[in-house]
Amino acid sequence: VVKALTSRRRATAAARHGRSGTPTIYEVAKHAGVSIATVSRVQRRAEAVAEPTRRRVEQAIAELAYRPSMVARSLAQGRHDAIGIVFPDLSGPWYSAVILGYEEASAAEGRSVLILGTHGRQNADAQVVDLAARVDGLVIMGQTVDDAVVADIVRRGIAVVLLARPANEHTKDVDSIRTDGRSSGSALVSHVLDHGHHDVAFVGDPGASPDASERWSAFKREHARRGLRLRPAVPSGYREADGRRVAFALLRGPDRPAAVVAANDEIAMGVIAAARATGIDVPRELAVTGWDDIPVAEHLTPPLTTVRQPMQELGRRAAALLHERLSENRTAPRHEVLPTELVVRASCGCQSPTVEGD
Amino acid sequence: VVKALTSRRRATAAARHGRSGTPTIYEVAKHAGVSIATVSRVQRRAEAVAEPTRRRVEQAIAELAYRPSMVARSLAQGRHDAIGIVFPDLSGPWYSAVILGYEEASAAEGRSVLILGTHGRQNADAQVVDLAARVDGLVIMGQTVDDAVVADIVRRGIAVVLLARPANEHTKDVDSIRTDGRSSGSALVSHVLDHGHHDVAFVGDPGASPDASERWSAFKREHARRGLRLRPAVPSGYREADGRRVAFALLRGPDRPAAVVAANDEIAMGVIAAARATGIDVPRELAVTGWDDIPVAEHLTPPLTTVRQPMQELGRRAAALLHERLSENRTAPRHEVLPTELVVRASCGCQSPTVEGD
DNA sequence: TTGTACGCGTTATCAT
DNA sequence: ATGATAACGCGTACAA
Repeated sequence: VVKALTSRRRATAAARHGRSGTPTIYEVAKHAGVSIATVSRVQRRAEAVAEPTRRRVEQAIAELAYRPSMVARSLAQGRHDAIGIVFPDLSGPWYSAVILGYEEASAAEGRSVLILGTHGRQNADAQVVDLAARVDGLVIMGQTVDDAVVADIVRRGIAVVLLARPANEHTKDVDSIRTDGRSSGSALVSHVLDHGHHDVAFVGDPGASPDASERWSAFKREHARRGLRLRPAVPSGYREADGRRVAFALLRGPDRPAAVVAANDEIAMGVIAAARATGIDVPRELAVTGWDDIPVAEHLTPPLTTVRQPMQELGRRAAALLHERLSENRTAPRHEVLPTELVVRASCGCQSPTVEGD
Repeated sequence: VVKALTSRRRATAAARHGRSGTPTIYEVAKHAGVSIATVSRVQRRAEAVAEPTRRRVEQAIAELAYRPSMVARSLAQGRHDAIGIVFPDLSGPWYSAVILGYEEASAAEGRSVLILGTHGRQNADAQVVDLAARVDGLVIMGQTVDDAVVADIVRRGIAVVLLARPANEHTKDVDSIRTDGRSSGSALVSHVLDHGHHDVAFVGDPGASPDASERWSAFKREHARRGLRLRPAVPSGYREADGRRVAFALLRGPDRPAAVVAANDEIAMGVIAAARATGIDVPRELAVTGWDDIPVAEHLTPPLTTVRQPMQELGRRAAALLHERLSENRTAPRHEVLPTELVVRASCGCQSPTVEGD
């Protein structure tokens, strides 16, 4: 009775797909005159199969244009061979570079990549949890979701890497990767002050992100070290338009600074645009620096002095951390920190561009 | 006997997952004192369930932190609720913008997005076929794979949209989307010639892509229309470094042109950089135009005159075409063409920036 | 309204 | 070396 039931079940499956759609392993087996186990073995090139049998099966696979169902395989194996990445916004050049590095490294390891932009949506948490149900591992960038969601995903056994997100007590057991901008940040601010500018404004919102906060700290630190008067930070969004708007007010105001240290390159672009529109020469009348070294930076006029972030490398290393967890069964949390470097171009007042390591 | 077998099967499944890992629908059912069918109904908010029962199940789901397995669901339903996109290279700003639009529109429809960059790899075909086994639909950009692969994927019942890829007899039944650069291209070349430049060079490789070919055609067409001497195209890769290298030779050569129409913005950037390094003023001594209107274009010095591609919109519309096939059961092939527009800035010699529609 | 049991297409274990 | 079949976790006819 049992045998009869089972073979009837299988028969229907094979028959159904024999007619329409893509062929299943049952069809290939029938076509080659073997069992599905043998087809599976041949298909996975794994176990020992006699040469003549293998050839028969391979021919059947070719004739039927058989492709195994990744879904069925995933269900049987309990894994996806896919990993994901969550970012707040793809429109910035920063994130695309990270994703590129991530995709490249992941594809090389044979893993598919799923992307999800939260775009500051309200249901971002639900979307991220959904994504987590489709992957073996996940990179979460910045402040896209909160710690509770991260913890939930980790509890489900999904490998997680936090990227450019500050560690705290809730996430200290989760892998993380970030850059260290302190040393380069000090170098940048120092460099600006070395130009003799003693009235420098920081444009950006220190409270907006850990990165911005770190940059503002470097700014404060160097001022304190030299005993210089510290101007309060000039709040600004992180986009070019924000920087431009804020800079117009700043440059036309009563207390125009001699230099601007912007929290990122896009803000710096806005400052330069505002200066030009106001008839202020950069860098002669106003030195400007940025942060990140996005691709545009070197093509601006003047070319932007900034701090370079290894964006593609961040993505690549994040993929590598995931790979270690998934394929090499690492369990101890790792926290990687990548160095940044000061890139001196002309917007600070220098003539000849040079690059200094971090 | 049959009943005994079945319940034993189910019991093992539930028991195994009762101990470790994530809970299954069986556990939730047991916890709530209902059958898995009821849990499934509640979970999908679809069919009618008595209110008290629903509450019990929802509580069980919450207590166990149950999340349905997307893989099992996919296998049972025969679909993925995921779509993919294949691009040659993410490093260009062009592709990231398209992908952004695609991701945004897809996420809004509740579909996950898988990305695959072929990077000119040799095994790109295999990777694309692999990706196709994980999605319901797929956008294929440019010349990433050849027609045979596309046909194979379509035959498997995967919805395909070709993006920025010329149609031919093999792919005429496949959805496609592209931009029409003819009219804007003519307008661009016309504009340059109207500036009085009668010795204009086209920098780019017409054979490299359909886009480049279309652009070169516009160049030829306008020259023919005015009966002007046509310079042969100056071959160049599509990257900034390529344009710069080629431009150095061109500008130092014996037959320096009065203007350069570059096949894309990145090449144009290279040309401008080379001109500056050679001491040639742009646009006074050399007019330069680009193509695509990448984000940098307006920030160059001088701001670049170019043809704007609706890149995000391309991605959004591609997602919409897929959605029509998958959710609205459209079967007739659609071929969409999006307009481009001439963007006049200063690099052509104009003073005040304006925008003309296509 | 709720429950039973089959089916989805693989992989993997255990016989043979 | 090969075959039979349990198991993966869900959706859903069909029955009750």
